[in-house]
Amino acid sequence: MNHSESVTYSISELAKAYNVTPRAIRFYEDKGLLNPKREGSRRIYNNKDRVTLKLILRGKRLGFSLDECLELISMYDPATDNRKQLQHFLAAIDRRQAQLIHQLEDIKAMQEELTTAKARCLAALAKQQDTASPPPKHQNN
Amino acid sequence: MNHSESVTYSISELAKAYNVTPRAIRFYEDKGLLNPKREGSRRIYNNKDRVTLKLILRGKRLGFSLDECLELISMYDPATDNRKQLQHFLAAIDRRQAQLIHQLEDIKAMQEELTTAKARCLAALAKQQDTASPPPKHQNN
DNA sequence: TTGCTCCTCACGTCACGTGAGGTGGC
DNA sequence: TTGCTCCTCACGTCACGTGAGGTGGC
Repeated sequence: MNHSESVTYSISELAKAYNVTPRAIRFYEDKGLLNPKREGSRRIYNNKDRVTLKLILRGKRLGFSLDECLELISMYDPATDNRKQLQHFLAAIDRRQAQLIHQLEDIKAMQEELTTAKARCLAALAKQQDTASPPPKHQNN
Repeated sequence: MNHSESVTYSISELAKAYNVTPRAIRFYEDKGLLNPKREGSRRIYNNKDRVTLKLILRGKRLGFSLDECLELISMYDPATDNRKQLQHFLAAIDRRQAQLIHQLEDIKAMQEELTTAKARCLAALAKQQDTASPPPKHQNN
């Protein structure tokens, strides 16, 4: 019943698939987050390794450190169940959600300021138009 | 007409107000983002410095490097107008917005997985209940 | 032999954290 | 004198980037 048991990946295949560098993947291994098999010196990644990398990257996007990602990944291991880790994780999620709210507010504020900054910029450019180097004939935006 | 000209802040006042460390503020100065006046060796920040710090922190939350924050801040200077910087800035905003969308998807995915992970965890705890140390009498959640 | 992918050091970078030791005014 | 806030080095940390030099199979 082990259908996709034999699916393997090289480090560069994985790197391309998830848009990270091989160096980053090796770094995660150094920190104990990944443990691929070897074929000589070459690293061979299976499907479980791939999912682990996915979780690492998701954790990073969520603002976790690699150490925190390690805890997070162990939570996906059915053998593990740890109340402390769960509490820690829940708290981290809450913090991150608060951060996201703040970031969204920042984006909004910047977009408004961007609009006026752009207008000022275009106005200034219009005044300089005559003395400057040849302007583009049609400028859409 | 210079109403709030004389409003000044110490480094720790500014640090507390924006929830950063004095060390971070000194670091921004090192990198040329801030230039407070001095009173002997003490740094004296005025209202413009405060706004600059605010912009630095906003830029950081938006995922810009300190070098990029420097460009960004110069855009708020009425003396500056630079088409290249504006283009750069608009592109950066676009990239960041795409990142935010990804982050929000991550948050959603994690929340769902969290729910099931929590259920598994609670189930496992229930099985261990008898052999473990005394459990809390009422556990809401 | 050339070209490709992979490997292991090992130093560099970015944004600070963290003492270590010293100064200045209530 | 003690206590507080401030200061300047300067080394440490985290998550990699970036060559430098070498191996292995089509």
